[in-house]
Amino acid sequence: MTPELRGQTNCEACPIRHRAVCASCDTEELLTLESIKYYTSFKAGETIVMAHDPMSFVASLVSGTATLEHLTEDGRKQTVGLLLPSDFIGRPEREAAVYDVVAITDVTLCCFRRTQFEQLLASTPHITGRMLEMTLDELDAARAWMVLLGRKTAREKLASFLLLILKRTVADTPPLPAKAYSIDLPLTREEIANYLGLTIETVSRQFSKLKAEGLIRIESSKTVTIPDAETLAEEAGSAL
Amino acid sequence: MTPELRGQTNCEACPIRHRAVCASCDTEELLTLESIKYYTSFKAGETIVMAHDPMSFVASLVSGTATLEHLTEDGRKQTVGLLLPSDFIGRPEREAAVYDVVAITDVTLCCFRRTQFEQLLASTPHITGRMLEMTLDELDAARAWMVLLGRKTAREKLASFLLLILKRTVADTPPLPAKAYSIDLPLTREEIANYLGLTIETVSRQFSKLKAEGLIRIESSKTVTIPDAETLAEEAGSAL
DNA sequence: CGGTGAATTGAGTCCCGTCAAGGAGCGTGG
DNA sequence: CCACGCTCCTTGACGGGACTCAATTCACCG
Repeated sequence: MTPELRGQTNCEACPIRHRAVCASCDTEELLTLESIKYYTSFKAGETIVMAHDPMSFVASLVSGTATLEHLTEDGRKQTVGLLLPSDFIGRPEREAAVYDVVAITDVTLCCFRRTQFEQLLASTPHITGRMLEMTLDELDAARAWMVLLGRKTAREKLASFLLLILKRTVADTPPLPAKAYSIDLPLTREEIANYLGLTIETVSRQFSKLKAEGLIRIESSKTVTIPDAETLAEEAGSAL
Repeated sequence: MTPELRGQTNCEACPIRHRAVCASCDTEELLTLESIKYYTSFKAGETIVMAHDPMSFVASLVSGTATLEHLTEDGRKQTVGLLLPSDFIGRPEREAAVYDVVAITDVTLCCFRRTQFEQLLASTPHITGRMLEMTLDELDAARAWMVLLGRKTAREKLASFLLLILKRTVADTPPLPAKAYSIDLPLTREEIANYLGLTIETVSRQFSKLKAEGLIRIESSKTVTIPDAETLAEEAGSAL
C-alpha cells in the first residue's frame, strides 16, 4: 500500500472518488462507506482471488493494475479484463469467483464485506444505479474486445492495445511536444499476449515491426512512445 | 408477431415473465408496466437497431432470435451477442446504439420508451436490481466468449457453440431416448461463423468433421442431433 | 423441373503458433 | 567490480490451422 493511503479514511480525498462505484454517493452516504470499508494491498504477482473460491468481499481498485484471467485445463490462458484504478472487483449475490484476479503491479483495494455491501445496495438505490452503469460500460468494453479477439490481425491487436492503454491513462500522461505520447505498459509481453489472444513471440514480433516502421518508439520494454496516435489508430482497424 | 401475442396485455401470462427484466416485479408493478409497454415485431433479416443511431426505446425479447453485431469499416463482421427470449435490448441513459441488432428469425419485442423506462428505474429499485443482475450475467457470458474467441480452435469453437445452444434451449428440447438431444439452430453457417470469429468454410468443414466422427448428426442444415452431450463437451475445451 | 441461395468440398496460401537459440536487463554474492 | 543466474525479450526456422479463391452439390420453392 502506498504510504499516503495507509490508514486512509477520508473518502472525499480518495483518488477514485468520482469514478468508482461510490461516485454517486453524497457526503452523508460516504460516511456510511467510511465506517465499513477497509484497505488491503497485494504485491505484484500475487493472486487476489482464485477462480471457484468463495468470495467474501467486493472491492474497488484504488491503485495499481490487475487482470481477470481464465486458465483452461490444458494450460491456455486468456485475460478477460484489465482492471485499473476505480474498477470494481467481485459481484454481489455471488458466492464463488468465476475468474482469477491477479495483481500485475502492487495493488491497493478498498474493500467491503460482501454481505454488508449487499445490504448497502438494498438500502441505497444510488449505488445500485451507479453499479449498473459501470457494469454496462464494462459489458460494452468486453464486446469491443470480442471484436478484437475474433476479427483483428496480430498487428491490429497490438495497435489497439497500445491505444487502449493510452486512452485509459491520458490523465497521467501529458502530451509531449508535437503531440507525441509516452505510455507506461504495466504488462509484460506474456501478459499482453494473454490479453490479445496471441503468443508472446507474435507480440514481440509486432512490437518490432511497429518500431521499424516508426509507428512507435520503444524506450524500454515497458515504456513506449507514440509519435502520432492518429496514424497508429489507422493500424488498429476499427476503433475500440 | 405470433398470434397469441397480438394485443397481449397480461404480463402474468407472458412467456418470459420470470426471466426478463420484469422478473422481480410484484403484481402491482406489473400493472404499471402493462400500462406503458407496447409490442413490436420484426421479420427475419430486418435490422432492429442500427449502430450509432439514436435509440428511443428499450425492450425485452419475447420470442425469436436476434444478434448483436459489429461491422468494421473494411467489412469484417463479428457477432458480439446472441439474443434469445427474455434478453434485454438497449440501455438506459444512452442516446445512441453501439451495435447493430438484427432479427435472425421473426422476432417479437416488449418495448418501453427509453425515457419512461429510465423513470421506472429511478422509482422502482427492484427493477434496477434485476437489471444489474442480468447485466452481470451477460458480462460473465461475454467474458466466457472472449476465452472462446481468443484461445479455442475452430473445432472447439463449434462444439462450444452447439452446447451453448443446447443449454439455452433445454426447456424446449426434451431429451430423446438414450439421452440424445435434438437442437434447432436459428443461425445460418455464415452467422455462426461471425459469432465464432471464423469463416463460413471453416465452420462447414468442422460440422462435417464432427459428423464424420459421430459426435453430431446433421438432420438438416439447421437441425443437429447430439447423441452424447458429455462426449461433445470434451471436444469443447473448457466449459462455457 | 429449372432457378436461386446456402452449404459443402477442394486446392493453394499465409499468418500465426511452435520449437529453439541467443541477447538484454538486473539483482545477488563472491 | 564483475561473474553469475534469473527472468524477460527478441529473433529465426519451420509447420500447421485457418483463410482465400473457386467449383460443385444440396435444399427449397415457385
